[in-house]
Amino acid sequence: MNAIVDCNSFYCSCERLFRPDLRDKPVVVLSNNDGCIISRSDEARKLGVGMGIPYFQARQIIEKQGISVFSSNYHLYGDMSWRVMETLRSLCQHVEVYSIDEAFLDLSEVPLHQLPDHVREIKDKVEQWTGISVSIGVAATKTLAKLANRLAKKNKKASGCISILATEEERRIALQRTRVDELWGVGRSYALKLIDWGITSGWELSQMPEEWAHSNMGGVVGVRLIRELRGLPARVMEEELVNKKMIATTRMFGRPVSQLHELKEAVATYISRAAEKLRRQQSAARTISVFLVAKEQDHMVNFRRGATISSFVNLDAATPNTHELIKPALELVEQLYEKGKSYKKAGVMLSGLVPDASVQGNLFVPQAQNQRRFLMNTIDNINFSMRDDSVKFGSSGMNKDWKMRQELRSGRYSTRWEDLRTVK
DNA sequence: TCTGGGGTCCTAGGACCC
DNA sequence: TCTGGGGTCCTAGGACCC
Repeated sequence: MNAIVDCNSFYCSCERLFRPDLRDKPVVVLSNNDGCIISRSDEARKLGVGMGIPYFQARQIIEKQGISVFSSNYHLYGDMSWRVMETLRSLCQHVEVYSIDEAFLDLSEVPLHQLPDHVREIKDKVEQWTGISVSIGVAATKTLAKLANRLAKKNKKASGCISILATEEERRIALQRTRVDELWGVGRSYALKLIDWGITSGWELSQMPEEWAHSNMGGVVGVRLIRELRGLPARVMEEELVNKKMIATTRMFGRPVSQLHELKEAVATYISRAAEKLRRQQSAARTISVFLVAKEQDHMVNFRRGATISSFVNLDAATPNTHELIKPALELVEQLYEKGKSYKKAGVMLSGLVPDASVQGNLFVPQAQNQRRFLMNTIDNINFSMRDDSVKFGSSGMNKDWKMRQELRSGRYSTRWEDLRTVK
């Protein structure tokens, strides 16, 4: 059996941990740039705050109802996530960290009759040791476990935030009660197609032939989905950490940006950030892509599909060094930039990643860059142990006037000494 | 006025090779 | 009018996830 452990309203729960006065009170957390609502407590949901909606649209109801609002504080969430995952690892041998607030567990060694007690114990321990409450869904496959978890969350009181689909009967009833658009692996566009074809429940989808899924739902992806719904595992546990194949850093600007030098500052800053991620996994990158998103005149139409222009360059040899990445990236900015236009977003992507240790030599590139590697490590260590960006490259700018808004961020309670909470 | 950021996998189709 | 067959590699784009 597979279990999925999912932290309840994770970001809100993290904020509340350090603000006990907000327990049982409505809370929401905003995305970067204070743009959208990306986490909301049950109380906020009951007051009618939608998930994923723009902050400015929810603002009225938020102010009227006195809902507490936080900008996102990823230092805090990342650290709390780590604590939750370490707790799970101490309770279960096979853990796959799936996202910042979710993990799959392999419980196949637990006898069926012991499952309810076992799962309850996991839930209680996590809450006791980290202060974060979780929901747990258990079933024969990952997809069904996600479904079980969904059902557990739907009615927390009755389920105690735990749902186990152990028998065929339970699987069938659960699938019959679930609409296709609520299934893990069915997004908007497949949901529309399925409903068009008259397939509305998870149960109906699970009855479709695999060949049909192959030709109508993205080939092997659809086949796997159907198998999983039938209780045949098609998604295995992936426990070991795998290196990223692509690393991106992209941000909206706090205000429209039209000056070339500001765009360059932003891109240099993003490259620095991406290169840190690159070195953390001991990789080097050979391909750099840069993209700019222009601020559209008519922001009502398709704001997400704003005119994006992008370009990329392949280096002669892969590198993990910030300055070697910044220079070509800035040349790309110059190519892409159009005078007079204003931009709302920029981003960089590093790909063609290879292990740093085995970077292929190239006759035409000077070797002996060990000193630079050492310098990069030093800078990373300083930035990690002190405030962000204590040491940085001049090209990333000093003022950063264009930086995203984050007006309502809480303290970094668990990762910064100076933000440590005091208890009377 | 104000709409996030970062990933993965898969397929189709073109270029190229023998 | 006729116009092989098969394989690999790469890229763009679609779909999905949290």
